[in-house]
Amino acid sequence: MHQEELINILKERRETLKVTQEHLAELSGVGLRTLKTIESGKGNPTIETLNKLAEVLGLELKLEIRKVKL
Amino acid sequence: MHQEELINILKERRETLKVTQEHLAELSGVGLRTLKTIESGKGNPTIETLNKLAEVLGLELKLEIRKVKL
DNA sequence: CGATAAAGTGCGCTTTAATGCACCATGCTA
DNA sequence: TAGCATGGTGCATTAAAGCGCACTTTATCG
Repeated sequence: MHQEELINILKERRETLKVTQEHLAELSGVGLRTLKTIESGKGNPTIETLNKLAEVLGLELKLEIRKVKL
Repeated sequence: MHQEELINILKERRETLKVTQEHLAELSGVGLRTLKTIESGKGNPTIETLNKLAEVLGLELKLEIRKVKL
């Protein structure tokens, strides 16, 4: 998944859970400014930051062997 | 997956494919110094960097809904 | 329309990821 | 053991991530 795709999943998941950026920032320990930047597609977050956000949202970052397209 | 786990998968995958750090750095466009730092567990890479490496290694970065443990 | 909530942006600061270069450490093999 | 390949580290630089604060924009709803 490319960055944009990952960010979209993150954003959609947050919206599904009806959590505001502000609340997610608090829960995850990521700065609000940082979260805003990421969600607006202007960032290149580190693994650590992405993981903090993912954890709160019940998401999991995985690294798997790419499946071959049929 | 936590950072350490992700890094391990990356490293093991590289070794399985019998690619040197130097070669992977060239193929992925990531600096050799950067790759060394990451693999030795001292880094906190950005998504972009991780993606570059994953792509060359036939790996894929995913963000999925966490499955509940039974 | 006016108020309110949520998201996006400009400015500025601090920390650190990314990088190259040179060198050290380790392990293998002729 | 000398040489070579591979991986790890110290040092320094540059660009960018992370962050707070304040303000703007957008969306919603009485």
